Amino acid sequence: MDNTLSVDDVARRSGVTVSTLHYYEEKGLIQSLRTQGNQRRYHRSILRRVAIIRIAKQAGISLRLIKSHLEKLPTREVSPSDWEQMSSEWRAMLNERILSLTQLRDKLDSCIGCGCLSLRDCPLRNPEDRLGENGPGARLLEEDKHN
Amino acid sequence: MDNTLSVDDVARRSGVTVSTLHYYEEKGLIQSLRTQGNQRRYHRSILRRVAIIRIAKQAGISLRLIKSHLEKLPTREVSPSDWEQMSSEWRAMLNERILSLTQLRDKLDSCIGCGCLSLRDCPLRNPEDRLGENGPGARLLEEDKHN
DNA sequence: TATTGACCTCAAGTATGCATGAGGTTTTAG
DNA sequence: CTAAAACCTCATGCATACTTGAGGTCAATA
Repeated sequence: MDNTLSVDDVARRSGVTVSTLHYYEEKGLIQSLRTQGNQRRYHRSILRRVAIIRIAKQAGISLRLIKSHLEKLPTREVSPSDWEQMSSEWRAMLNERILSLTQLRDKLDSCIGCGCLSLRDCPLRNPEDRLGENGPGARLLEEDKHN
Repeated sequence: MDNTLSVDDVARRSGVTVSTLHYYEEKGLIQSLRTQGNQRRYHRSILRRVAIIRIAKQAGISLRLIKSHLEKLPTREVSPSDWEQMSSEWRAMLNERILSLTQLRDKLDSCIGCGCLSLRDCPLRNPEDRLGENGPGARLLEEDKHN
């Protein structure tokens, strides 16, 4: 009624669950106002914000990194130029990831059936360019450790 | 001396830690013989096996799936043709993943700066083709649920 | 033989990204 | 006004992939 959205509204319209919204808020990716009775109310701009978070997640970007990108923005409300900025950064990260996966694939190609796995100089066993070996779980794009 | 390897040997030569080897064994990806004193001893073929596990991990394949692939092999020792088989399957999975990331990137390209994020028909907000939204953590290649 | 380094097991911790449930309050519709 | 639906705050659980530590044993070397 008053132009704000409840958690449930946001959940339905953004396609995430209420618990996810709670989680994002706890992690500082989104914020809410509260009613007298302590219930969350959101500005409509939350929808774009959540959409952006989801897109970044699809690209494999961690919530930590998404958060730090969102924090660099001048305002809470994500403007088109903010979005342009972020999405092009993410595009670059995506590209890197695509590149390293492609390289791995090509190495697989050149090694399939060659038996060289047993040799020291197998490109697949080159420890120089290990991908995604940081921490638990299979990861895509990760923040640099300095954040 | 007796042509078998200790955990430490394997750890150093394969580039993983002892605890990782313990973990892999617990999860059934590798096996060991034991000395009288209950210490692990490995056949040299373990090195190739561990190398393969690592490569698959680089490709983003979960240990569960790697395990199930390894279990399909006729022998404990991975032959070149086994490797050929597995690596081409993984190649295909890698390709799929590369493809979906590429598609996402292209959508990003077409959406950067267009402001369409607020519209219902934005390709980036199309719920049909959400990637990597299964379960916790950012994931790469995942097993199908039937395994 | 004695000591040191390597091993062993098992439990618990770490990080990510939420889901679920308990126990209680607020809103809203009839 | 009252009942039901929606909310709230923790706490705990789940899955992945390991790491770390405690408490104790084994093996190789001086």
